Amino acid sequence: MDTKATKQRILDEALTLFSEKGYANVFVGDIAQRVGIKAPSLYKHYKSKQAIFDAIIEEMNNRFIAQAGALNISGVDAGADADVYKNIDEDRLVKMGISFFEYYLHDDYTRRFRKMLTIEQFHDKELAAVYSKQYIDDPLSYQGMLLGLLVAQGILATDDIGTMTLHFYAPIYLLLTVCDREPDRQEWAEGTLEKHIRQFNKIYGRSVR
Amino acid sequence: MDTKATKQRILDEALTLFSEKGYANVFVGDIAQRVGIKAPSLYKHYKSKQAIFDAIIEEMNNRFIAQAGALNISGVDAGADADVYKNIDEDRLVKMGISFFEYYLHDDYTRRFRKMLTIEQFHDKELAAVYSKQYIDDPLSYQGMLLGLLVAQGILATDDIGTMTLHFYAPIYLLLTVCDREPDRQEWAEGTLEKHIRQFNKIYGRSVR
DNA sequence: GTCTATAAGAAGATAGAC
DNA sequence: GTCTATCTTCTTATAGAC
Repeated sequence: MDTKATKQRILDEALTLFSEKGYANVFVGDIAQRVGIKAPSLYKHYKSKQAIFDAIIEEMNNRFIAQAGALNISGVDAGADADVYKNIDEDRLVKMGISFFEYYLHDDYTRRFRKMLTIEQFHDKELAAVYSKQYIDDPLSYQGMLLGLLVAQGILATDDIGTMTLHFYAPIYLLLTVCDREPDRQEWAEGTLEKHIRQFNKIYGRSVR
Repeated sequence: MDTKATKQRILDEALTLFSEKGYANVFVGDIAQRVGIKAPSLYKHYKSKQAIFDAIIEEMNNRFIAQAGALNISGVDAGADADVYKNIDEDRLVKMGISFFEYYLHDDYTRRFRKMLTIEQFHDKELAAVYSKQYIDDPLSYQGMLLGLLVAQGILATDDIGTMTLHFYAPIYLLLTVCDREPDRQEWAEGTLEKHIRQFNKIYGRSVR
């Protein structure tokens, strides 16, 4: 097995363990065992347990940047994306909400990273900031941009896009945290989600003030 | 210092530490130091570190039960509370949402316990269930009952009280988690909360289907 | 790069004096 | 009930052979 693959597998297995038990409850030996090597060998790839954690954070940061690029949130040039959403209608909005939820729920790397951050968010301010950016502020900002386009097209109506976006995203966020904690409730969450989005459409599909 | 007071102080200091660092990162010596005794003395009060954690969970359970009693969710007899909310109006609903938020945010014991559970929620199914019950299902159930009364009085209108309640509570929940993580954003959260509830009133104060 | 052996230090918990 | 001293075990990390 070549170096690069082992180095990546260490990150992968460490993330799995960190996301289930938290950093302090995972021992270097546990990670090594899952990779199929002994603990001391692991130190040829990373100089410490903390370095493994830091590498995970850095890798996720790179993925976030790549993802943002793919979603075209590259700049302040939100208007440039207008064409993409020109033909959106209510059914598409429902699909958008559901697919956003499903992606966040089922993408394994994303899910494990989110659970790890949930456990470690109070450890220091930097991790707290990463959590809020990824799971609160960026989703609100991005979805606010999309919903804003629907308002501009007269599909939705409101005089406060920020609050409307909160009404759209907060239930999604709540249901996501439930599924992370209790996977058995996924079916319940999906049903609840769909009812939420349909009611959201009903509400904001009419003129509000 | 008498036994009872010391025993209680151990729980209190342990909860503070667990809520900041998580169970695994808190050492018995840390707890003892804050109580003002040495680690071995602590074992006269609790037989292990785990026993301290369990005692915290049990104490909070008792508080929850007492609180539920105070809030009159004792039985299925929701209608009996109708009189209390007979004169509720929109302004009172706003106040209710804000005061609910402020209570959950500022009550020190509640806040520390919630943060501890946030860190430990993935440790086992029992803790996951406690979290979901306390911060998801019970609030939705209780607030659903209250909002249902407002619907019955014609103050609010909807054909899906469950989803309406989710629209009311999910933003409160999201803002609460932000404040737990980043206390500096409390002012932002309070402003966002008020805008949320006022818009909620505007939306559901009209007939929705 | 992987191994075995081992150092170095924590951390939970107990023994027994006061 | 509190202390000091100590035990035991676990965990990170290094040394050095292959």
